[in-house]
Amino acid sequence: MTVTIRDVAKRLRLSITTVSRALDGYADVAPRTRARVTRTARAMGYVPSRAARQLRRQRADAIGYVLPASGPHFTDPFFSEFIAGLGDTATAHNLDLLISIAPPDSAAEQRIYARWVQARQVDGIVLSRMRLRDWRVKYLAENNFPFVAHGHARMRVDFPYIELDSQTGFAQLVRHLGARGHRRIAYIGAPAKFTLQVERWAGYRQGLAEVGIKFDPALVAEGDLTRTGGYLAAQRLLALRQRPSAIIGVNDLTAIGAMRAAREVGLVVGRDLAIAGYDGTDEAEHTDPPLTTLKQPIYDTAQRLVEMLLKHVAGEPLNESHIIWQPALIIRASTDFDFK
Amino acid sequence: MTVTIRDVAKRLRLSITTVSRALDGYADVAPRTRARVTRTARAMGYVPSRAARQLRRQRADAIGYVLPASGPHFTDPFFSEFIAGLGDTATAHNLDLLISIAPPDSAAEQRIYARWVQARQVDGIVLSRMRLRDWRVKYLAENNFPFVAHGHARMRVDFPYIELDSQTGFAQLVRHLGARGHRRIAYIGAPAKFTLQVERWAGYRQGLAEVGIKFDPALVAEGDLTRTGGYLAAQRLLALRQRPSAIIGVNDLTAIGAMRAAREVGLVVGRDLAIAGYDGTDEAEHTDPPLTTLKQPIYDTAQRLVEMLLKHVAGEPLNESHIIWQPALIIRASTDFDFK
DNA sequence: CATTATACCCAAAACGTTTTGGAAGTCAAG
DNA sequence: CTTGACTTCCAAAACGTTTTGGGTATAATG
Repeated sequence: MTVTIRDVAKRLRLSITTVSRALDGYADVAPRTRARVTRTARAMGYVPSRAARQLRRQRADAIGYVLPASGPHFTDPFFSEFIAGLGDTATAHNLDLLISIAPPDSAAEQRIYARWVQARQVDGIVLSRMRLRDWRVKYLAENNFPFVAHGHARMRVDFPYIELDSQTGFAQLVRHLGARGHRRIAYIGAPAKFTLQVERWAGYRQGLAEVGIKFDPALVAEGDLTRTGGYLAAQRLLALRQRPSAIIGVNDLTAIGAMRAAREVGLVVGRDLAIAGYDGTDEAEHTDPPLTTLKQPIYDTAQRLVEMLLKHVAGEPLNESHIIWQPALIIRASTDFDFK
Repeated sequence: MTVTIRDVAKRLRLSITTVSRALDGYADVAPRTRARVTRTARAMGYVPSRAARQLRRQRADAIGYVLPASGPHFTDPFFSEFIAGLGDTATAHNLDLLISIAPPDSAAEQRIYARWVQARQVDGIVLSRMRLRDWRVKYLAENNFPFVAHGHARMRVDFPYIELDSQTGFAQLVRHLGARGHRRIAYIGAPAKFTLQVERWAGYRQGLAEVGIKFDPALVAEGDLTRTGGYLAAQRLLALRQRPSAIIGVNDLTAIGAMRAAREVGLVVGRDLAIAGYDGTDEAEHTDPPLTTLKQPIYDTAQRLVEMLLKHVAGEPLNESHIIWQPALIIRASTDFDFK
């Protein structure tokens, strides 16, 4: 059926060894022979069996990524772009990308990681949406399994990651809003177990302090990083007797949900109310009005993470194992006006 | 390092065979023994090597899906949801999901499929965004490789698919617009090589005929299924001396881009201009105004496709191999008004 | 008691590679 | 003509499973 290395060897009256070594570019095969081998191998449509190679080489030539699903209708564009970056880079390095889906901290999530690690199904794993105390970090580190992460955890374990300095970003955003005359700046966050929440929250507080606004706990709500979460949280905030004049969403989706809530109570975003998000997804560019956001280089992050992971797997030293990038504040019409 | 079946056998003073058969549930192993085996296997953290199993069993326990990328910033929420459906269902059946990215009809795309097929790396493949004459269908059919598709191709080859009757859907949408008083209904399509374009276009034409509107070629533009594509196409349409009063986008993203173009020329969508899309993504629910769309069950489609694929791989007959579903017209504020 | 079932278990082959450790041939130097 | 150094090739082992085709008790049957 499918053509194996044995078929190629037989056809050429060469040993399997020689065919294998010819194709793998070893020096101890005559140039003429190598040419013959590569030619007929190609002609016969020979592709080495991945399973056999994996078994022998003891590596999978694959990396894994578990999507943090929040239900069937998860559609955070962040992850589309992140996966695109992972996929492109993996393909460029002739690796497979294995994808699974599981809600954070679920039993399903544990099963997936256990399977990948124990069955040696992937060579390394990319983590995202880190949690402060992240069982994955513990588990992978204990099993000595290579991984890299988007963001970091608050744990003893050291591991390679790329982090976006969202604290500084959010502080900058608050200063921008303060400069435009806002004094009642609300914040819609995420569950506190996520690192991103802690950092962005700190940025929010830092920004308030910098512009001299007293923190008001009434102006804080919690979402779940989805549009609907942002929508519901914003409804609460906008129902206050003293409602905020600006709302910061922990991510773009949250902000987009908030925009909808604002419209429904008759507020015009970009005039009566300022709204801003975080991520810099395409969607934020096409809202009405376009959304002010902190843009992070999602695709590049994913790409770089894969490259770090590969080095890590190969045991090469990373010259930079803790990369920190700055998100870019992109001011659009949703906040680009003076309040009062 | 990692524990193999040999370790388990040694510990139990049993043969490898018996351990294997005990774990696989064969009848010829004593209940007591089976219990012992499963217990210690679990205790030792034994997980069979995927590669070894694949090699011996001659199957991969994995399915593949190639994402049609249109550049680094592809973020069609359609695919997020589709992947979620594929991933969940694959995981539920203890399968891996392999994902790669490649632009349609590119050399990269060919390489990926060739690799998966020749290296027996996946047991089956899910196709989406079908083209009228689709080389993938030809290639996979010729190689006798199991696959299923979202949508169909215009080819001799018969294969299992799930199709959404978007023609009827779009005709229904045009009738809705006609009933609201629109006579100049524009259409922003996709490249003609895609099946979805041909069908939705046919639906558009059918709808025009049904409400007695003469087709006007000036009211047709071509996008590329992205927000930006829709934006640019809509700019052209809105610059016409006799501009349309309604615009139908071939998908939600196209429509969302068109909404932005409309805003930029000072038109209020849902009053001066009607806009509608197709897909029923979450994003369409949160636009301003909320977008009328034809909702297709993306997640369920993906799930069902995987199940069809598995049956196909197993050689079982599909009782239904050509499934046709109807999209649901969801009327929202973007078209829910009478024109003039 | 001899024979036949039945219940459990196992040795060895096979899957398709890569890698180890030579072997044979050729050539140049002494 | 030997010797040593290259060059080019290869047989066999190994990776960790699953599966084939028995084998050996023990129990049931005549």
